[in-house]
Formats: sequence, C-alpha cells, structure tokens
Amino acid sequence: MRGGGYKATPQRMSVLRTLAKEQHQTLEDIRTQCPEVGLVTVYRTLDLLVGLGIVRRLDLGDGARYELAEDHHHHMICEQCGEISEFEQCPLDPGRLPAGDGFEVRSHSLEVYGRCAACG
Amino acid sequence: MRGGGYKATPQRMSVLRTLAKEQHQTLEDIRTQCPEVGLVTVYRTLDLLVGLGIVRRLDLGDGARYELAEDHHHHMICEQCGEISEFEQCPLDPGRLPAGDGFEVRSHSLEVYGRCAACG
DNA sequence: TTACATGCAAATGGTTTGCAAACAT
DNA sequence: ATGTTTGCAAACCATTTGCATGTAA
Repeated sequence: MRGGGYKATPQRMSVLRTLAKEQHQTLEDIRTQCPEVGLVTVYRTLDLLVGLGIVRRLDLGDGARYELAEDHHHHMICEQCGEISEFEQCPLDPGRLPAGDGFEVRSHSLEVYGRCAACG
Repeated sequence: MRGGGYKATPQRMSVLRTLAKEQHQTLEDIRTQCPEVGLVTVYRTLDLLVGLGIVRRLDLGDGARYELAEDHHHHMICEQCGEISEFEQCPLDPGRLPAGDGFEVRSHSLEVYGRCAACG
C-alpha cells in the first residue's frame, strides 16, 4: 500500500484488519466492526483497496461484498437460507476454457448455487 | 406465464420480445427498446420473469443485467473495454465440484475476465 | 365482473461528491 | 509548505412503494 504512494492511516488499517477477519463481508458488516471510521471513508478505502488489487469485490445476488484477494477460492450459496461458504478446489478444466477466439483469459470467478447441508 | 395465473399483457410481451433479441441487457437497454412501457412496469416485469425462472439476472460488475434463461452459457468480460461475450462450452469438471460436505449443487455461474481480441 | 396490471408521483436507500478542517511527510 | 485524507452534509441515482386508473380474462 505504501508502495503506491498511499498513506497507512488508522482508518485504512482498521478496515483491512476487519477484512482479514472474515470473507465476503458487506459494507455494513465492515462498518459495524469499524464504528470509528466514517461511512464515506469506508467506501473510499474499499475503492482504493479494490483498485490496488488487495481486495476483491463480489456480488452474489444481494449487493456488494468484499474480501481480501489473497487466495483463489469460489463460493457456494444456499438458495434456501442464503448461507455463503467457500471451497478451494477449483473445478475448472483449463483445457476447456474458451480459446481460439482471441480472448486472453486472466482470471475467473465461479459461484455454485444449491442447498446447504442444513437446508437439505 | 399464463400457467402461473399471470396475464399476458402487451407490456410484458414487449419486454420479453426485447429480451429475446440480445443477451445480458441492462434495464436501460431494455427500456430504450420498449419506450411505450413505463419504467416501473419494466422493473416489475423483470422481477416477475426472474421469479418464474424465465429470466436470469446477472451482475458482471456494473449493475444488473438480464437475459432469457433458456440455454446454459457463461460470460467473458474484457477488462479493458468492458465488452461481454458468451461461450457455450462449460469448462467445469463435475467430478471436481465440491461434495461430501452435504452441499447439493443445483446450478452455477462462471465469469471469465481478461482481454478480448480487439484489446489484445 | 373482478382480480390483476399499469403508471405516475413520491419515498427510499445505498453510493458519490463538494468542500473545509485535520493530518502526514 | 504541500498534497493527501477525513468527515459532514448535500446531491445523486437506481429501485421501490402508495394509490388511483385501466384492462385481460
């Protein structure tokens, strides 16, 4: 972060610390845990972090969510209760990715929908 | 649609006809092509169609988009110019989908990001 | 005939912007 | 000193709601 010429302010640190605690949090989730950071600053900090590639922004059907962009993982969403969980193993077959049409694949995101164990 | 006890009004037909023309349109796209349909009605019609499973709602990073839920396909998004295209071949390996944790997979969505041919 | 659908205007709610004060270097 | 960051209030914009009118079946 400092590398980019940005300052490591207490507010930014606080938001980052919160993001490190849990995956795919909403802005409200973050705000609750950073009551000392102004709403506008949370928005701006998240924008900054997303721009720097430190944070990933997702939309799983219900507004924006944010998470640290460290590891590669995907999401399972229960259509019944809305529970979101992660899985690490990527079921993509790279050999079957679209190719030959000139599109250069750089990243991907995958969401799996269904029923969680609790909802049967 | 009539099966569900809903009326086939001119407005709904118009929205459906527009959706049939092109994939992943924004609400504004649709509205431009259905100037005779009120804004609120477009919203309500899309909600209804999504609820009936006829239409799929997506978010590729820039607000909501809608498309007919007929075929299974995925999206490629150019990070440079924002162009969106589809590909039919699904690169998922069903054998590697998360299992054993009690989650029952019913559907999935995959988005591929990178550079389109034009943006090199 | 009658419950459902439409459309306007107004309300809502999440997100962004203007600007002055506080801060880091 | 100088440019960055913060926070409030206000502006903004997409979406939703209330309610009276219109309409498909």
